[in-house]
This record gives sequence, C-alpha cells and structure tokens, in this order.
Amino acid sequence: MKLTEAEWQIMNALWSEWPATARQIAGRLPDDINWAYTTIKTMLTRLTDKNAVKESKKGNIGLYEPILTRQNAQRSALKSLANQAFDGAFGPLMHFLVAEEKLSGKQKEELLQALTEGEQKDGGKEQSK
Amino acid sequence: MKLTEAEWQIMNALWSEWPATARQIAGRLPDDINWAYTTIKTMLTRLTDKNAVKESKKGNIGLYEPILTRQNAQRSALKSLANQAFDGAFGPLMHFLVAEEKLSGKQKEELLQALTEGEQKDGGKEQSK
DNA sequence: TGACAGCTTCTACATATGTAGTAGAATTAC
DNA sequence: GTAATTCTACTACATATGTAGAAGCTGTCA
Repeated sequence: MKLTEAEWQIMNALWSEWPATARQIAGRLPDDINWAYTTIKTMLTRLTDKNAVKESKKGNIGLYEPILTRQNAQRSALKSLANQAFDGAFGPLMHFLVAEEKLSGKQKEELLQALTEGEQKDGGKEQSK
Repeated sequence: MKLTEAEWQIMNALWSEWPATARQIAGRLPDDINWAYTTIKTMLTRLTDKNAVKESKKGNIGLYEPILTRQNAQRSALKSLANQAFDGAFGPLMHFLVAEEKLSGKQKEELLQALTEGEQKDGGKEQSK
C-alpha cells in the first residue's frame, strides 16, 4: 500500500486515535497544515477507496478507522525507498543512516541493544520487488 | 531535491557511469523497464530543468551528467520518509529497521562496526523540517 | 547525393495528486 | 418550527507524473 504525502498526514492523525471523525482529524493535523474541511473528507474518501481506512456511520456522521496499520505503511514505504534508492538492500540503507546521521548516545545504545537482541531469532524474510 | 520514481530510475542509471548519452542510459535501465527512447529524453529534460543533471553537447548528441549526487538524493529521500512516517526522527526509523527486517550476521556486524566507529567523532547536524 | 538511421525538440494525453467549492440533507439552537 | 450550523456527497480544477508520438535535423554509407 502506497500512501501519498497528503495521505500520510491524514493517516498519522488517524493512527493517533480512532475511530475519529473528519473534524477530529482536522484538529490533529500539524499546525502548518490548514486544509479545508472538504479537503480532508476528499482524502478520507480516497483512502477508503484504497482500503486504507474504513468508514462507518453514526447517524449521518462518518467515523473513520484505519485498516492499514502504521507498521505496514512504514514497512512498505521503507521497502520502496530501499528499492528505489539503495538497490533494494536494507543493509546499505542502515549503513548510510548510521554513517550520515548523527545519533545521540542514547539512540546508539538502543540500536546496539536492538541489534544484539535480535540475535536469537532468525528469519528468512526476503524482500523482493 | 525530490525525485519521482521514474526519475530515480534515470538517476540510478546515470550515477553508475557518466557522462552518458540517453541511449546509454536506456541500456542500463532494469530489464523490466522498457521505456521509449523519447520517454527517457523527456525525463532527462525534466531532470535538467530541476537542476539534477547537466546536459552538454558533443556535436548534436546530448551528454548527461549528474549534478545531484546519489548521496544527497538518498539523504533527502530518507529525510522525507522520516518526517512523513516516523515523526521526523531517524532513531525510530532505524529501530524499526533493525527490529523488522532480518539482517544477516554480516550486516549486523557491519552495523555494529559503523555504530561504534562513529563514536569518536561527534556532530551537531540536526534534522529539522 | 540520396536514402536511412539515429538524434533532437515539441507537443500530447491519461492518470495521479493536492486542494477546495457547491448544494442539499441533517442537526442544533433558539 | 424556522434559522443557523454542520455534515455529506459531488464536482471541479490546477499541477505533477508517466509515457510517448510526430516532425524535422544530421551524419553516414553506398
């Protein structure tokens, strides 16, 4: 599932708490976003068509909830990026991150933690196109 | 600098070796991409307009070379992704990668290496919007 | 000195994306 | 119970993106 930039905004707002009305979502968008109410409705309709959210009605008011999980959205966004910009490999991607972006000591520790933690379990999850 | 999906394809082909002609770029695209020659020219023109590549002429033949570096393109793609999908923070992004994607032992080792390597030098590079 | 083949620039067009207005139905507020 | 408010469903429209055709140059090979 591929989300556009505007759709990410809506989904981020929706993931934070749901079910939610369009009005509530409007209230949760970043301050620098000032979309008309109908713009939000349009996005919500498109996301519903895409099966990323589900709409139900309480009276005549639409209640929205995510079908696509944040985790899945993140996963596929990362996969696209890896394919597109890093020859499909996560290794170089992470390497790039570690090398390029300065991490705080705490972040590094957490990462080390996560890295060694994962050591026990193995998985054959392959990423393909 | 924001590249579209199609533009990434062209740029990937161009970064691999340049200067290059449109014909050469065509030859380097992934097998599953079969764009008309003029499609490639169109992309190249758009990338030139965007200042991502520079065109020069050898006779009447266009020679292209990247202005935007792969590293910079990767950096900004990652930044967008982080902002869009991970609340602007690289830490969680990496954490997600480490937790979600199964890395080979070698990759982990390289990462650990990279993580501890970076330890000496510090940097104040902050990522903002 | 043409006939081709390959290159170039322009133009075109469908679909996707961002953003919102309108008009009518439902709800709320006196 | 009527006016103001708030929703909802449709429609609209500009710009971005993917993809390519047409027509005119240019160089080359017989």
